[in-house]
Amino acid sequence: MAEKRIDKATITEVARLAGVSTATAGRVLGGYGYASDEIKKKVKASAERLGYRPNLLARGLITGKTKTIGVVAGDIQSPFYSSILRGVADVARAEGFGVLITNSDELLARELEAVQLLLEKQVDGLIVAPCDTERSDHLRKALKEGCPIVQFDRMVNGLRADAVTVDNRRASREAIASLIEAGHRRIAILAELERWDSGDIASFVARVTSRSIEPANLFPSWQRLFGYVEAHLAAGIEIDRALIGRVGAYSLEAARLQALQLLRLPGRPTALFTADGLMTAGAIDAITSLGLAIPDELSLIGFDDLDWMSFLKPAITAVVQPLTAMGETAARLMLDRLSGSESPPRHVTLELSLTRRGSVARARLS
Amino acid sequence: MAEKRIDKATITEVARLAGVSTATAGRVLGGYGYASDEIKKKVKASAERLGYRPNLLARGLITGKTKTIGVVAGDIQSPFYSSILRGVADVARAEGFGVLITNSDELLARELEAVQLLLEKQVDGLIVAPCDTERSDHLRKALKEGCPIVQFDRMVNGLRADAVTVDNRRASREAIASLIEAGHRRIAILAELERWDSGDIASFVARVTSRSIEPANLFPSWQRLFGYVEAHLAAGIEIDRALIGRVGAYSLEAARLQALQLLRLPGRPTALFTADGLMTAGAIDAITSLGLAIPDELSLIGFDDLDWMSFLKPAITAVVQPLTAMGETAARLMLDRLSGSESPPRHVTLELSLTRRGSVARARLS
DNA sequence: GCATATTGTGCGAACGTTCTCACAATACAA
DNA sequence: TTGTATTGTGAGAACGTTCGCACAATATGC
Repeated sequence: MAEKRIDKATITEVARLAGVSTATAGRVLGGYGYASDEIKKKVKASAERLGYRPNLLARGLITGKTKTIGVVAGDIQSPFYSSILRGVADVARAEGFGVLITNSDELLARELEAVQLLLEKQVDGLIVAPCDTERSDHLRKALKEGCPIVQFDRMVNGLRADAVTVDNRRASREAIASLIEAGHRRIAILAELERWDSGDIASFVARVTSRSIEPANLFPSWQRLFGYVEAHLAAGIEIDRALIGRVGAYSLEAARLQALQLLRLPGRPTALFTADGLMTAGAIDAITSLGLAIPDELSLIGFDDLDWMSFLKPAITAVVQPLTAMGETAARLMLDRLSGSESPPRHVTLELSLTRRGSVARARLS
Repeated sequence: MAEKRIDKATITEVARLAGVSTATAGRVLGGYGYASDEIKKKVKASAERLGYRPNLLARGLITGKTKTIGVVAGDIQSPFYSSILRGVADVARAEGFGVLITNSDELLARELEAVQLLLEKQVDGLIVAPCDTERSDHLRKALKEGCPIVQFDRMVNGLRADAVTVDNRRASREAIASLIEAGHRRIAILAELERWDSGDIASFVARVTSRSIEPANLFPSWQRLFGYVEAHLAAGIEIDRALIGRVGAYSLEAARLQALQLLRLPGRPTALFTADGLMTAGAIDAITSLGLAIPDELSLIGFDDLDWMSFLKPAITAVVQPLTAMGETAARLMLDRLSGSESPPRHVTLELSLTRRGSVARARLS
């Protein structure tokens, strides 16, 4: 015959039932002070009987710690963010933390709003994929208010906060190098390449060439283009700007159209490097509709490894990002901060690996 | 010259600076009572100057409302849950609610733990994909404590709580019917079909045939099998149990193996119905490795529409689930409850649509 | 003119915890 | 014995809000 308490029991009621003070009951229930075994038993029994459930709000109010981490992702619906989120959630759960999520859709205004909500909810820390690597007053302010931040995927310029990223530039350089080694000379790249304030593609290429650009605060797709350029430079291959497909938006359709344009070029590229999963999808769509054979007529390497890439025929050679590991790392960095670490900002760069499947062939002699 | 307050300002400090009582400051900042325009202006200015940020913990403690919804998903990493989550998050955000997420991995113990955490964090409501449609004391208890619940994807037997599901049975029946209409007689089904306590596939089929089973509380894959059986019944086609591929686990590899087995059957089926996205992926993998041509040698309809299905060659005919809509609906049901609705439990069933692409052909005359 | 709303303000008590003390009782060392 | 830890307990004040109330001033109804 279970009690049918419709209201929740508080520590005070448990204490009364057990015949001790609220302070004592609090100590045993919260596990933070002395209590004799006898009293412990009595309090626990009372708590059990009343169906006591601690109120973490009240605890948080007084301790100043909510054991909650706020996450600002771009779009949890995407495999990219959802995998990262999973990593964060796993580590958080193991440590008894909750995870509060928000989507920015890569819009600064949304990010602002999200950060504000999370801060008002008194999260202990913020894990953010910042959507602007320059304008970040809100993040600095959060930091100043004592709320630690861990960035992932990209890094705000000069923000003194931990970060987890991936070695985009190097992975891209190596992927391109492997295509070059396979004899390809006309290699196209299909990439998002939104938001770069300092000019057009030509000037970006020029600045990479003259080594007058710092890649750390670039958005991933730009870093991947950076590696693309470097690989060409290293091999002494001149860059044909027509082969750089700047999608300029993050949608399947835009990617498809840009891919179509690249593949219809007079001197069609013999290889294509797609700088992210969505770009790969758009490219495949275009390639299919054009009836091009992979890898005979076109070699393909994609950034991001999505499930379907391994059972497509042929399977697609891809750069795989350790997404859940990225989330786990971010969460660990955060938990480390929360347990008091005062070390200077740490930047973890995860390595990427190229999974060779069947979408790359040697270029035919021209 | 921004203030460099390292501590957070409270309503008390704002009140002091503005020269009013905390009650008055609270009223203007919280927007819940009278205040003259003059005072409003003064308080807002002070708040601005001190960088005041409301503490939602304190507010929640006193109002008993945290404006936070807890979500228990199976695995946010999967496209299924992440899309639903996105829908929930969107609606929640629009109404100023936060979303606290947890993963159950479809394990009851995990779900228990998750629900407990969320309840302790005092969420206003719980949106859950229950992993057991029978054992649900934790959910009933939550309900009794006044925490509303919205279930999605499946429904606990006899739980007086709102629910959003999808018309699995009908969509499946119609998909199968369309295959039958295309002349197929040997149609295989590849489905998860875990957890059903009441016997094996044969007895399930028998009970569907004798109409002695209530589909409402079945897990989706069983409901889809239900529709499969019904469609056969309606067309007067006898069911060959060998064509029912029970994967029994939720993994790509298990699906692939079971698909392989189905497709190697002596009298190979001429059509395959995969009961969910992962099953479809496993099937495609198997079909590819067997070198079977779709749709000429095998017609295929899959439940769930994943991005890659539209650019595979041929594109795959699929039953599309309105996932974000499901999340949005769940959130709306919840918000409705939270704004006081006392109506009896509502059950929203979303309709599914079959997107016909290129993976179905007429069966060749046998 | 008076009764009654409506608007505006402040005091102090909640909310359910943990924290800081004060104080006992016991243990152990010198 | 005395002193000093260590262990155990309770009273009461925090934490940062909102809420109930008291009260004043002004507006509205007739």
